[in-house]
Amino acid sequence: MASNRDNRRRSSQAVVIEEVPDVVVQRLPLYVRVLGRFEANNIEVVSSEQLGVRLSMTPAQIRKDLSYFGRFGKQGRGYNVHHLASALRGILGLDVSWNAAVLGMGRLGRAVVSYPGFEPEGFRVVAAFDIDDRLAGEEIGGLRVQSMREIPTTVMSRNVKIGIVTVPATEAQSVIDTLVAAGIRSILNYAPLSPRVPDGVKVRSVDPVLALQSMTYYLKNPSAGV
Amino acid sequence: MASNRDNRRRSSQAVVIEEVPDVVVQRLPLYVRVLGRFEANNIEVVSSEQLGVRLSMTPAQIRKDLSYFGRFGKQGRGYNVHHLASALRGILGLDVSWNAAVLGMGRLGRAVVSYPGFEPEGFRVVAAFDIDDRLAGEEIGGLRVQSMREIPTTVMSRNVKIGIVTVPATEAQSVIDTLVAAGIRSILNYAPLSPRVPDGVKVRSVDPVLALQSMTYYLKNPSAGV
DNA sequence: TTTTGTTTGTGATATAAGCCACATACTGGC
DNA sequence: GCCAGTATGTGGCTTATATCACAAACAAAA
Repeated sequence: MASNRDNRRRSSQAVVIEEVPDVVVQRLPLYVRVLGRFEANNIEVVSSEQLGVRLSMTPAQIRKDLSYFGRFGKQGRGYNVHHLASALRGILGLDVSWNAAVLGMGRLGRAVVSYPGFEPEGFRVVAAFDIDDRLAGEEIGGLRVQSMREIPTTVMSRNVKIGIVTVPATEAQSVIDTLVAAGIRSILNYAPLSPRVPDGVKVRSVDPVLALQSMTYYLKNPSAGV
Repeated sequence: MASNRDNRRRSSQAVVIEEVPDVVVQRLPLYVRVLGRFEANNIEVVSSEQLGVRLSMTPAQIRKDLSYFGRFGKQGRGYNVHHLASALRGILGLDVSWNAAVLGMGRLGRAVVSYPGFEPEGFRVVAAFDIDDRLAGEEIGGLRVQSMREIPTTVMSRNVKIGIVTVPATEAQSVIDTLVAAGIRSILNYAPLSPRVPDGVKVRSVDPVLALQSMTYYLKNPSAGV
């Protein structure tokens, strides 16, 4: 908490950003996605209004979000779809490919390995691990399953930057600790728990059960929530 | 926006809550989950401090959240694990079973139908639909696949309260419109888009790609984000 | 050119969420 | 029964997020 507090838009060399809230960062991929749709439809220009309609959010919020990173629009006209999309892809690092490892080769891990939605977005699963050493050596989805002991070396040798955790909840924390120790700073967590990680490590959890469990509140209590 | 603004803790008959923020509702299942762990370990009492450690959040936030719904703790002692867990399950409607329909019987839909994580939490998949009428009649995971045209009647007859959308993004909005028209007010969306729904309908999206795409920002820009 | 109609980018403001800190209440030991 | 220790519940404050609203900038038509 006593680190680089004094960030300001200063040098024009390196792009030093003035403290972008994580909520904003989380919305950027949404913008990239709808812009992609507009691109596919050969639409050249969009307004924040139009984007807002597609995303069910206010135009002001979209403009504010974008303003953290620069000035991409033209007054009276809007945003050039392709230009804005490329800019955001660059900012997010989506103009390059990222290597990921899947941890846990059960039902869920296998599904993730063979899920066709990651590759086209630039996420490549390049390693598969399981706790059960009897699985080691087996081939799943074109990958040789490895022992968890090999995590540190494989993370290095295959340039793994992202860990996708699909082990049972009981194992998840220790697997995550191992990943963090191996230098991983981005974790996509499918296990039903809230892992503890040190500062500087990002975890995003995918948890359909939690999503359902919070919606039943409104089913039970229809007066609440608009 | 001009509806029941005037909610107050008033009658002691029906439990009318004083406007609980959705963020709070979304955290309740987390509490239920860790309480379940404590229950399983035969721990009888926990403090907000202990819960906070497990969930990486401040004790104050947990206490504030709970205070929206009542007073569950004892000063100087903490919360009775079982009592609090039951109370929260009741509030969330997790003490009863909920019927869901899966829409879209592709790769993802099949995975969802046979996913073993819903049933133990009280979510039962009781219907399966697909756009492709050639699939209709086939049996997948013990369910007869139905045509989307049958949605309204089946939603009624099987008491379906939740729609789980696993169709491609291009079809998702129209499927969701159909669900809403059939009276569904809770939707778990796996399609990569932000669906438009009327007030009173809750959508929660499961979107691992978005999660990854926002994390690469921090990989590319390690100075940012703590 | 000038005018009219748009739409951005952003200070200022409003709303929401999170946290602090303490009075209050309960437990257990003596 | 009293005292020491502990943890809740919550009013008030701080911080974060969202929205407003308007000057500045551009396009297109006249």
